[in-house]
Amino acid sequence: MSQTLKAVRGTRDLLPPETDLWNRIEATARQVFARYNFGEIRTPIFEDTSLFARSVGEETDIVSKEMYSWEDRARAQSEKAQSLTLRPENTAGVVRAYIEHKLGERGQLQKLYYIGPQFRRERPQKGRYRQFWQIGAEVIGPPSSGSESPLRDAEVLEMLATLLDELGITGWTLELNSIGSAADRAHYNETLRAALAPLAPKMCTDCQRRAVTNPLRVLDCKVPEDQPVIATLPVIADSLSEDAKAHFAAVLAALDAAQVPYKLNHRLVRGLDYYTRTTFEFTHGGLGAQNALLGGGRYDGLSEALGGPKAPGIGFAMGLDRLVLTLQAAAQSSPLEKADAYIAPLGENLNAAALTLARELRRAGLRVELGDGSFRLKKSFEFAERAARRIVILGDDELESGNLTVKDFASGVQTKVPRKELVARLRS
RNA sequence: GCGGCUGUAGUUCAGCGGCAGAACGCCUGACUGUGGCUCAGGAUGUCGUGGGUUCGAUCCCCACCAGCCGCCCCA
Repeated sequence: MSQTLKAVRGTRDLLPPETDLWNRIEATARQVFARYNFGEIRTPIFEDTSLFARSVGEETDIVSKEMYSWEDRARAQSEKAQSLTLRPENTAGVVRAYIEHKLGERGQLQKLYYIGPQFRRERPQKGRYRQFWQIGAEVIGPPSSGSESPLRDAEVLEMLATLLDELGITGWTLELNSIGSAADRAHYNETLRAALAPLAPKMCTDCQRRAVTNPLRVLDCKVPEDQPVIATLPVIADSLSEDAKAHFAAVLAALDAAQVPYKLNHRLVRGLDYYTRTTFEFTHGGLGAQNALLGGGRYDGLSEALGGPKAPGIGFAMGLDRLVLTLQAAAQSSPLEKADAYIAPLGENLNAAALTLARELRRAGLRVELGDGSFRLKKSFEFAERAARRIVILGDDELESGNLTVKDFASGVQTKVPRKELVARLRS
């Protein structure tokens, strides 16, 4: 056992039939995104390390301790090795591409979606892996394209509600908040810190630490004893500028009009530094501690932080692994999809003829499993029954007469079918 | 990164300081051109890895690895 290789910790193989579910989810997402006029973007799986440091934030957990980084080989002796990193999220890469390809110069709002693996070196747990998949989308553009409009926020949220519904995920909750502009947030941070100073000693040890290092995190505390204290803390809504307040109010009004249900959560603060104004999460019970199905928000200053033009945007990332978990819990295991036919050659001398027959049927669009002439008929039946809806027997008699023996497993009915009629029969 | 629980057949799990077990699944045959049901037979394996204690360890102890749950954080 010590010699055999295994998938490294936090990574895993996805096998059929589970991959059918993954494909179904991805296909549904692509369909929905297309209706909202999004196009697909594929960015590299690794980027310059500084991209993530500058966007996600040097002090965040992701950047400070969860990235897979390495020094690339120097290209020339005079050059320093470049630090590269497997992407821990995809928004930074999309915005980098937006800047690099001057997508803002196209005038139109850029609406881009992506589906792909991301990498974070966290402790694996249910719904949390070191290589995990995200489906995400970004709406970004110069202010003149309308990228700052609250309508964009509402449209994205409405799209997500639609997508979850179409995926068949029920019982989700949309939690919403506005954390204001970068200046609003800095201001609130100080307000919180001041308010916490006298209270923190009475709180849990985690909160005592957070009160100093990251006051916003205190709001996330789940210790029951701390809740009364937290309830007395100033709310971020009161620290918002008039601008941010009006923007948020407009988002809510649009959601109300579109009848997208949401829950305001003044305590929803997100961990990535680039978020501004609208932040949101769709949560779902039954995911254990990892109850966030997806999260996102606005990032009005991200492009500029990366040296690009002013390009406000809003986006989200959904955890594909978590969607799969949720759907599997709800639907039990879906029955394996069976092939249309299993071809059973009777004798190895009929293998070649069987391959030819299979080729014909497959070219006609049928899903066909091909047996082997060395199997005894009984064994062929056993295999066929598991793999397909019908068995097509190809023996010397059948080859000679041109009439194939077809047995339907559901009905148990067995008939002779002329080769010319076989495709039509198997389609029914 | 921290804490708790777990690791035995393909799978789900019993078990015990002294020859490794069940169920399901798998394979073979009864049935040399007919599956499901039945019956008869068969194979499951370095008991996660490495070390220690012991006459003897799958069992007790330690370390490591992996999984699950929680914390942190996040999708």
